[in-house]
Amino acid sequence: MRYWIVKSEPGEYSWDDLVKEKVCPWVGIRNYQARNFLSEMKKGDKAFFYHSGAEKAIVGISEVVKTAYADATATESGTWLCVDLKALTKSPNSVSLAVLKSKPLFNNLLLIRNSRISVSPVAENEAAEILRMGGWN
DNA sequence: GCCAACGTTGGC
DNA sequence: GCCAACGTTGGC
Repeated sequence: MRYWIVKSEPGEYSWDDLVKEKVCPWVGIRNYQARNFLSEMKKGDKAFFYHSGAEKAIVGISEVVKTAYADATATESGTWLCVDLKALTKSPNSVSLAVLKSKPLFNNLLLIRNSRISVSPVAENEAAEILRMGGWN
């Protein structure tokens, strides 16, 4: 089981929206690197939910409930992928980007190295620390 | 509002 | 195939 971070502008689609819908096709990824990560996701993988923009924090955790399939919102069929995400729990304490940046452990986190990537992997030890700081333990 | 980083496009 | 120009994203 792997961990990921998915990013969304809360004005576009927020954690609360995912909670409301329970399960959501994570569509609209139009970046090849991100698409490759989508294709690597397995059922049961966990995805931290990050709000970009004003908040800049991890606000919840979701689970991959369906592996990558064709993104129906793409105009060119078959080119882009999406997965289905299910809301699990809101983070008891949101984990801000500033805090992540302040810890050397996260120096290699793709979210930090490339702030524009909308889907990115998280290493085991990084995930453990995020879970701890988020108050999930 | 600005700008850095990145991706894409198009001329050559 | 290279690279300049441009557009977009997202942090500050």
